[in-house]
Amino acid sequence: MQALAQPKVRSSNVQVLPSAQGAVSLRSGFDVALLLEHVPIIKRHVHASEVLHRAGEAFGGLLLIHAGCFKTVITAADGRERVTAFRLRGELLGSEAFGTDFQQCDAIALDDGEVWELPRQAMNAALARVPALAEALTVALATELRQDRAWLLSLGTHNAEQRVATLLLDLGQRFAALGFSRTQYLLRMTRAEIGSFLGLQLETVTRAMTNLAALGLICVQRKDIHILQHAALVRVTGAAATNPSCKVKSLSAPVALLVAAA
Amino acid sequence: MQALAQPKVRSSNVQVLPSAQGAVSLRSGFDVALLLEHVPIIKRHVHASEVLHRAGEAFGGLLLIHAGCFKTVITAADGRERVTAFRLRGELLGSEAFGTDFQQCDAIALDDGEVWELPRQAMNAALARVPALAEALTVALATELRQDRAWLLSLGTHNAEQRVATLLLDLGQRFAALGFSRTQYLLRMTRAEIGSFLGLQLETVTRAMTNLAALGLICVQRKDIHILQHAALVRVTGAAATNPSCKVKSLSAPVALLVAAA
DNA sequence: CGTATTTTTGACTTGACTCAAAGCAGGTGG
DNA sequence: CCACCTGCTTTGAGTCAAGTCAAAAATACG
Repeated sequence: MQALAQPKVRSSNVQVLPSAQGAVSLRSGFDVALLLEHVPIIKRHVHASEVLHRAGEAFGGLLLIHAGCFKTVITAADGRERVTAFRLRGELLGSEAFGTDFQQCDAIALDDGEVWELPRQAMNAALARVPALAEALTVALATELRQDRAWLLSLGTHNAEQRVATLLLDLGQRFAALGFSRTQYLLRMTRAEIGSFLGLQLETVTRAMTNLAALGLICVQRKDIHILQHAALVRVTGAAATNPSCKVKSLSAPVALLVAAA
Repeated sequence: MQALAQPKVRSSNVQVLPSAQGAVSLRSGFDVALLLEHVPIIKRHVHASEVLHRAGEAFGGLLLIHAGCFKTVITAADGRERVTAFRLRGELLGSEAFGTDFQQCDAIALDDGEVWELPRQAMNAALARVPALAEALTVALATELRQDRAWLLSLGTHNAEQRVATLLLDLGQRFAALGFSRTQYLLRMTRAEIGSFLGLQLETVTRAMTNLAALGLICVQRKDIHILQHAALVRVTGAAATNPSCKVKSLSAPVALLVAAA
């Protein structure tokens, strides 16, 4: 991904933060060094809004993100669609296609970036030859499952403000793991894309952000996000309950109370 | 699972329909014959409402469902909880725990049933020794990912009636794959559990079913479900694709042999 | 510099939630 | 065999969070 502090990306060469230059802790848990040993990767630069693949196309292999921010989208036959994930450096694209011959979602760059293609045949051969690699893939898939289900819980039990807060915290945490700031970053996606991911309308996303900002928890200026009160924002998402029997179904007023209790 | 036509299960021995006696296509795509060759399974009978494991407990290995119906539930620190899946014969429990030492969800039997435990150490050894087994596991995990995301799409774009219709069709399809009726079955779960899974309140589930019944699409009497107009019910879920450019959703997982051991 | 896109805000509507209560089956114990 | 729990389901009435529609404001882009 490009330098996060720059509001506008102009250079076409991909830039990697020093802290991420050597060993990268991949969110997917995938061991890149091992991978590079056994699979001939194909590096591919992509520009913002470029489509890496669409659902239904031949599945040519996993993509390991080396730089940039991506969204994955699934579309129903009748046109309903939903963003299923936002993906950053170190994460995989296409893992849900294993066991089929076709891509299962659209993958679209939100940023200029770079992906490392792991050709299907070579990858399969390596997986059969190197058990540690197969296990790493298994772990990566299980991690994706856990993340999906954590979101399922949030989407089913949180209101709009809480969902937005959860996403902002999640992005911050993932940026932090890559050596960027946890509390200040630029959103790569539009309000509509956030809404699609969170199961909300774009206007609701805007209003939720406005409310969180009014509470002094964050500062939002279009794509620029500052998390001002991290702990309080975490509290909004309902973590750390003092009373374990309370159901967190709060709107603005209860959220404000939580903040006041800081 | 017990004989579906019987409203009440009394015998304690697990009964398998003749059509499921020989070859069973596992929804997980998992190759059981291969598994049995390399992993010493432990068969375990369970009774309705029995807890197989809870989140946070030591992860002792996968469970392969041989009979019965199960729910998996995740719980947040503040008590929010959600049913993440309903699982039937041939499906796995615990796959999302790979790469961790702990169970990631509660697994609870909704039925009397039987699970086949695949001890962790033996399973890992077998995965390292038999590449085909590791691949089968990868495919099973990828299949779970696709299913999760298909639900994500439904939950994010469908109203209450459509979600309920989708679940009823999904259960019918899975029962049919096991040799049972696609259009008549008994729900093993309560309205509250359905609601938790679909992101709805239990009253909303009831009302949605009442509405679908009023349209003549289904007949509901408490747990007894009859799908009267299958095609129309499918249409309710929004699948009507007039445009032939519809995308390939998913391929059926490779057929796996299940040797019904004595 | 003009056009397109994205974001924000306001006014209104609505589908699902909440609260409440009644009906129904199953199981238990007398 | 019946009375009585208990848990599950259904239905109704009122409320509210988020959706919808509309328009203006801010920014991006060719």
